[in-house]
Amino acid sequence: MSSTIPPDNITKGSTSMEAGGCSLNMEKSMFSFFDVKEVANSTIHLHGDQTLISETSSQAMNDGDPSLSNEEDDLAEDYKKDGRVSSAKADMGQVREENKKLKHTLTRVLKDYESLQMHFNDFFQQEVPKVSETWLLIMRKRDGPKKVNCLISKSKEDDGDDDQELKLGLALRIRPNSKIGIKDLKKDETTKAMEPPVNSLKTQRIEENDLLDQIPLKKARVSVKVICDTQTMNDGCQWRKYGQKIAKGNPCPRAYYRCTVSPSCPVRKHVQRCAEDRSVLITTYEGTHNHPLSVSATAMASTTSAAASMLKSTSTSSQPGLTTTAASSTTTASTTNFSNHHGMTYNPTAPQYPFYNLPNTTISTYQSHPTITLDLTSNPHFNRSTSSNFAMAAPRFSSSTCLNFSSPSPSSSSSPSIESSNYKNPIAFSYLGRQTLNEALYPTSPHDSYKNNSSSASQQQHSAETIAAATKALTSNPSFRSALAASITSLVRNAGGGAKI
DNA sequence: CGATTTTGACCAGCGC
DNA sequence: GCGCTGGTCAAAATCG
Repeated sequence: MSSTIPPDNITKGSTSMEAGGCSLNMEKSMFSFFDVKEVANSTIHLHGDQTLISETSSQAMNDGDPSLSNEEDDLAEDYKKDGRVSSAKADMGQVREENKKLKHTLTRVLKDYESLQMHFNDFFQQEVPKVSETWLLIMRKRDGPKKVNCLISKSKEDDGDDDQELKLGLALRIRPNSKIGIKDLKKDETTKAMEPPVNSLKTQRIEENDLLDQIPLKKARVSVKVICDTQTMNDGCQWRKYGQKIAKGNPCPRAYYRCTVSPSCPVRKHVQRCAEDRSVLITTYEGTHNHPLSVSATAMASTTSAAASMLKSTSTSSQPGLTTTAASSTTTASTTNFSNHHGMTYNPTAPQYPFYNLPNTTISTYQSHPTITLDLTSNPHFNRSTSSNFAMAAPRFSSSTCLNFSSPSPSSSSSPSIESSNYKNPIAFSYLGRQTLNEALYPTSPHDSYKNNSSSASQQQHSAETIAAATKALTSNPSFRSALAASITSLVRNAGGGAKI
């Protein structure tokens, strides 16, 4: 009497695909409950999601009624007689066709996705290698023995790196006769940035401007100023404190950290509170990571790297948007910028480096180190009232996250160490606190509106403008795009391994 | 018990 | 050469 159709006869297996955070889960067993025994007097609907639903259950309707049970038998007989079974089978055939179409669509989507990824990689390789192959910064001391090529680049050795995680940051190239080079070379043994031909370097970089001509040659540094309550800001990397000093002119101690992701990693940072405003934390990065970075750390490294690239620009060309004060060796990227209606400044002369658009970005020399400072502490409201320039907002960072380019973490650690979740969920960048990129793009999305209950409308608008500006700055940055590429690549790898987001 | 932080000592660069 | 300063080392202390 019963003629059960095994699910496998209808649809074989299930399909699951992930692409860019979008999960198409087709695991629903489409017809598993389809049992002819149970379909008496049922109608079958083919829904948009290709799930067949038995609308009524004869069993449920007929409970406790023998006469109905007899009717059921009759109906079942009718099924056979009327050829309804074959009709149902025909329906199933139709659904099978639909299933095929779906699979075809899925294949097409996958192909499109791969094609997009290839396009992205091509684009990324066209953009970033300009940084990689053109050694970004050469600072030479005029007629001195210490000729140092200071490089800010994605190291060439990464090109063959299968895992495609990026190693970005600042690097130092030292000529053999460099006095300071010998020592630093020992320390940077693992930083095997390839040295470009000297001749090409000379032709490329023979015309440095006066400022950097006068800079004795040490590693470039990137300073980030943020308002932060904690000892350090969480930048996605793992650090170990190795020293502390009271620096001259600042009663606040300066803490020295080294990267501990790899024992041989030469990257250092030091953290110090601003003497004038102790809520302001100044973090200075130096060196190049010689190991794969988590996406979150890559984003941070990319950001500092992009900022450091400004040094290249100031050394290789005269930037009308930059002013130089020779006495202080300080350059401020704000002079000729103008604002658009979003409050974002644009410097038409420096489209490739969005940090030019941040007026509170300065280039200076400190202890003979060329240093670029990203000042993220300014309040745009104040700035707008006093000038047309735009500055990035200065949210007071929470105790757990200060400048976090990583995914939001549920934990609330004050440790400088990266939370493990940052490695596990690399898709969502957050910028300026815990805000994800998605939230940045849709700052008033309903799901997080509860967060903003206490915020005024103007604050929200300001926040949206700020985030839009920051997002624009980030997304127009080749380094950011490289980080994004790493994210996507990582996702694709995960998808290949069957991992789910 | 290993990892991390603290802290005084030490070293190198620089100006005088 | 000397003193000052920034930066690093390394042993001891502390933490988890």
